[in-house]
Amino acid sequence: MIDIKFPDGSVRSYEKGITPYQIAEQISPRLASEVLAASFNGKVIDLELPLQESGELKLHKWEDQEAKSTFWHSSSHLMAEALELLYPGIKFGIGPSIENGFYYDVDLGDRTITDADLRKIEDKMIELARQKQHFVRKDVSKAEAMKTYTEKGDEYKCDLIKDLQDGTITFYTNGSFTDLCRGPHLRDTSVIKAVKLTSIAGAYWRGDEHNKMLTRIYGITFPQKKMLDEYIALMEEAKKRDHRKIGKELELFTFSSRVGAGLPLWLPKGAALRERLEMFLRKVQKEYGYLPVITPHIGQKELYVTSGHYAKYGADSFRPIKTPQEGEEFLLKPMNCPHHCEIYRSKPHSYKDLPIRLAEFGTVYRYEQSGELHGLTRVRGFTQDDAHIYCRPDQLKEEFCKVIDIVLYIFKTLNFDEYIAQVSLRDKNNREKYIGTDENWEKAERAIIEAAEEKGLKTIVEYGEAAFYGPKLDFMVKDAIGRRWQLGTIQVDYNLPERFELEYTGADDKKYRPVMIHRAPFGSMERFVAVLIEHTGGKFPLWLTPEQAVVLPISEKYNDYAKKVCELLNNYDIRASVDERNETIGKKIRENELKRIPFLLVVGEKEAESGTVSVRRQGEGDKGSMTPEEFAAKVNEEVKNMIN
RNA sequence: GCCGAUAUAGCUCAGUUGGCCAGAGCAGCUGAUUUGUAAUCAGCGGGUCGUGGGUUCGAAUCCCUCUAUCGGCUCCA
Repeated sequence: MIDIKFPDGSVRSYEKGITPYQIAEQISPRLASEVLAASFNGKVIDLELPLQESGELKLHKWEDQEAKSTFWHSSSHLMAEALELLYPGIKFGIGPSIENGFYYDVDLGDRTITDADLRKIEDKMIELARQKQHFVRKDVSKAEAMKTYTEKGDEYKCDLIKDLQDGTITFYTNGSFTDLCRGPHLRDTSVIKAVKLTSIAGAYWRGDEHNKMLTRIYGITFPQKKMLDEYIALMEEAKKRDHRKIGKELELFTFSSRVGAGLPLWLPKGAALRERLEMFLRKVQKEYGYLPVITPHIGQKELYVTSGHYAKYGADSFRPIKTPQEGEEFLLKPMNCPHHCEIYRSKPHSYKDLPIRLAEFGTVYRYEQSGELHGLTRVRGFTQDDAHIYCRPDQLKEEFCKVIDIVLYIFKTLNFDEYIAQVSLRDKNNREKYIGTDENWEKAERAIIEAAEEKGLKTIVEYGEAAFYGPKLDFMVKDAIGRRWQLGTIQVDYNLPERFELEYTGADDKKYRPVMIHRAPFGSMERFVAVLIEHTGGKFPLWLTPEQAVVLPISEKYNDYAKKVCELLNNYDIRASVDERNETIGKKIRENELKRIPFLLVVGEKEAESGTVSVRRQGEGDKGSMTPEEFAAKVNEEVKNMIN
């Protein structure tokens, strides 16, 4: 007998060799019909794996992530089976579950598939799922596994097997399809009731661009048709929040192919929003002792050779700018740090002067790969809310913590509560990607980890994500459809101070090298605004929105009164305008509601006589009438409460 | 950069298998109306069908080039 402990703390005894599914059946037939996966001692296992020892068991229903990932992983095998039947002879890469669904990478040989084919594959998957195919696990030796796939002619699977440990290799078979797979899987395919293949894409084998590109088919499945419909509806809702769509609708920014790809044009309303964000951060930075500086948009090539950026990125950048002077070359500024280092060098520094915090909304240009451009989130010309802090080693942690405070303050003010703090360290197996000594790297990495700990940040650690000159603490936020973008970033750098031979004089009159912190709490104005748009759906906070109120005269007869009200509001620092068009009040309300104007002030005969406005709040309808002064006070009070 | 797809009026989209001067709604302009909380009515103007080439008696429609965009991959100082 073995003792099985359940999540509620209860313990029951079972025959040795009982499966999680049998346990579920004994608890209740309903549970057995709903259970999709099981965890034993924290590890997800097959429902039909006989349990040989006592331990903790958790049975997973759809609601659990473990169930979903098992469900989707099995779905990828089901898709692979359908693909193999429809396109005999294709070769398979990998087919994992992902955050929302699954994919499988396949080599179709000379064939191609298009979106039109997806329907056919979906139908085949449903047909196969209904056959209630059991997932059968089989242990195989490495030699046997290699033989199977060599005979099949699938070099990708052979490539995978090569790196596996003999004795740990398993095959799973469902229907006619057998796959090299660690598992676990569903009991059978019958629970897969709804299938949607979402897109086709190319993906390099093993994520390496030197390898062959395989065809990746993405899909998602559900145990109920209703869930798929809900998911599709949710995705459509999310797409309405796409910053590219809202940016166009609200006239915030645009692009022109004549100006060039990835070079955003900020329209008046977008510029107003961005400027307000800048003012907000400038104020915070002033309080934190930052000194605004301004540097040019180009710099001599030599500057970037010194910093090391030229060696690292020169080949993939905008070409140097030549001058009539033979041999003279300038580069469009791809980052601000070298310029700021030269500012530091412009005069000698005492240990008493540090830290020095140089801040600049610095516009930089990077030749991003054409396929990487994406709305405002990935562009070729953008403005970083950059600053470089030069400090003594003993000040490093405190300075780093203060930057974290700024980032968290900004996120809190703008209600970004779902962020991930990522500690981005170097990949120690790939040292040629980085400059500087191990000793300095270790110091820098330790500083970040300790500072994050001190501030109580919940972090995830990613190796290989560091900048070439130093490790980073990155703040990642999701967009409307779940893609992660890096916003705020804080980096510790011992290397550039060496390359630029930065110094300060210590109390002992000896020369020392400062440590440098690179930081950008927004990341870039472009990307931050993009994510802000998606988070708010264009309904920006009252303090930030380009237009806070529009006065709507009922008819042209009241335009003069409306203008008087507007002027009064402007005098109270409220961003208001009058919709003077000769349109019905219904139309003016509709259009200004769609423009996400927070307050609409309807004025007609009643209001003109009593000296009031009828207030309507975006999305909430009529709020009754008050004097313009009362309204102004209310708005200003609300704004004040938002940014403190 | 790579794989796949898309590009028709300012915006959102129709335009069957190549065949008369390329359509609609919204926006714009003109006029009527003077409006009470999410679209008043009428008339008018507006398109090198992304670009350049090709096939054809004939191309928005078929083929190629380039540009831009979309979904991924790779990259992200």
